[in-house]
Amino acid sequence: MSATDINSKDRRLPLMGRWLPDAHGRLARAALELYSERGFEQTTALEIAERAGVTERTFFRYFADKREVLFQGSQELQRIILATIAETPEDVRPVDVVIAAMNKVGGLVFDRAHSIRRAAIISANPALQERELLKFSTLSASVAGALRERGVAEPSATLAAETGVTVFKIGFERWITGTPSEDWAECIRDTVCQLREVTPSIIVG
Amino acid sequence: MSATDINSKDRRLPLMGRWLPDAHGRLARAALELYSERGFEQTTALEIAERAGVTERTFFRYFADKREVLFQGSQELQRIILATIAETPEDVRPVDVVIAAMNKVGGLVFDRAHSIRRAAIISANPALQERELLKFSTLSASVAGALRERGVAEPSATLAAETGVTVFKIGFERWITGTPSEDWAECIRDTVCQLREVTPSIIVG
DNA sequence: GTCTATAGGGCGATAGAC
DNA sequence: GTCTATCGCCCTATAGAC
Repeated sequence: MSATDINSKDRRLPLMGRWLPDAHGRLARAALELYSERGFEQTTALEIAERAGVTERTFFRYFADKREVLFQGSQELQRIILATIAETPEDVRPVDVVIAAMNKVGGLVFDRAHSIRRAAIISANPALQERELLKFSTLSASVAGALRERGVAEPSATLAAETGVTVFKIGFERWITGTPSEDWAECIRDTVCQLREVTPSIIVG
Repeated sequence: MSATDINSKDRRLPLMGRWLPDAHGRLARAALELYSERGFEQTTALEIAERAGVTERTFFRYFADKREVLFQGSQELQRIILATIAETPEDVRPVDVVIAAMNKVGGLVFDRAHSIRRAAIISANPALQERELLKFSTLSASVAGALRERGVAEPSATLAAETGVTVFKIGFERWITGTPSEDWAECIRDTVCQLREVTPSIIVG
C-alpha cells in the first residue's frame, strides 16, 4: 500500500521469470513518487521507467501518456458505479439512482492518504487537471448512457448524470479536505442537502 | 468575418511596418481552417504559421499551445459573464444570478455557424475536449468566486456555479444541434425546466 | 527496441516605432 | 536612447511509426 515499497523485491517470488513481476504496478508507484518529489513536468518518462527498472518504451506500452498513469483507478471507479446502477431497482428516480451509486463506491474504492497525495499532484498541474476533468466527463457520459438504457429520456438522463457527478466531485473534495473522521456517506449526504437548496427558479424575464 | 480573407492584404494599409498587421488574427483563422480541413492532429504548428505568414516560433508566442488557439473566445465569454453577475441585484438567489448571466451572454457572443464549425473540430479530438472542459471548469471556479464576493457561503457558491455552467453546456449543445430558429433564451429556459425535475431526494439508507 | 517528427521552451539578434 | 514584435536557431522530451 505505501508508496515506499516499490523497490522491495517482492517477498513471495512466484517462479519469477526473466523480469521482475508487476511492471505495471512498479511504474505506477514510481510515477506517483516522482511526481510528488519533483513535480509532474520536472519528471521525465525515462526517469519513471528507470526507477521501475524497465525501459522508457515499456512505460508507454502500459500508459498511453505521462498523465494516464495517475488515472488507472478511474476506470475501476467507473466500472463499479455502472455495476451499482445496474443493480438498483427500477422504480428509483434517475438522480437518486446516480447518487446512491456514488454513495456506495466510497468505502470500496478509496484510500484516503493515497487520495490526498494524488490530489496534491493534480492540483499543481493544469495538464493533469484537464485529464481528470475528461475522466469525470467520460464517467458522466457513461452514467447518462446507463440511465437511457433504463428508459430515462434526454435531456433528463444527462442532467441527472451531471448532477450526480457534481455531487461526487464536491463530496470527494470535502472528504479529502475535511476532518479524517467524517465518512464518505456523510460527505455525500450533506452535499445533496446543500444542492437541494440551489434549485433554479423558472426564469420570467 | 469569413475565414477566407486571411491572405487579403488588409485594405487600409496603416503605414504598414515591417510585418503584416494582426498576426494573431491571421494565426487564429489559419488554425481553424486547417483543423477543419485535415483535423487537429494532422495539422502542425509550422503549417499554421506558414499559412499565416509568420514563423512557427511566433505561433507559440501568441498561443501557449496548439489547442489554445481555439479557446481565445472563452476568456471573452468569461469576462462578460462575470460582468453581468456584478450588475445583478443583490436580492436575486445565487443560482438565478448565474442562470440569468448565462441567459444574457447568448445573443452577444456567438456566431452560430462559427460555433458549429468549432464544435465539430473539438468533438473529433479528445485533447481538445480536455481543454474545453478545463475552460468550463475555470469558468465555474470564477463564477463561484464572484458569488462568494456577494456573500454566498460554500459549498452553495460552488454548487450554484456548477449548476449554472451545466445549464450553459447543455443549452449550448441544444442551441447548436437543434433547429436554427430556436433561440438561445429558449434553450436555456427549457434546460432549466428539465433540471428542476431532477432534484435529488434526501437519502435515507 | 530503434528511429524520428513534433511540441514547445530559451535566448540573443534585428528592425522598426516612439 | 527604449520598447515591442518577430526571427532564427538551439535544445529536450514526448509519443508515434517502423
